[in-house]
Amino acid sequence: MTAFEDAVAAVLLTLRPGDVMTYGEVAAEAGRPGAARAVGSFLAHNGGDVPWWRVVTSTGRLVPGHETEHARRLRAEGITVRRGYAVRAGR
DNA sequence: TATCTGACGATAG
DNA sequence: CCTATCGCCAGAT
Repeated sequence: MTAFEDAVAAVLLTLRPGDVMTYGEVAAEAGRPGAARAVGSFLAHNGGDVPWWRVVTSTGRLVPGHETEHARRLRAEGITVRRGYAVRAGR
């Protein structure tokens, strides 16, 4: 595990059921603003060890290619999903 | 060291 | 709303 990957995992583990963050936000919290793409790459290979479903794209879109599974998990935490978009509390 | 790749992001059309 | 581009980062070759 690289320091970056460890930091990303740590950030995701602080999320509570119902919370959602974008790839960019996670990258910034992990100390690497702009590394959103790297976050996605990390989750793609380590989604089994972290709550990846609490991460969406900057526009609120669900993970491309995993929309069905993603929507299922989000709804399980009370997060509203419409036409492939996660609706964050307050909007 | 050079290139390619990908669960990204912002902008323009 | 969708595609095309360009910029960005970390990892793999």
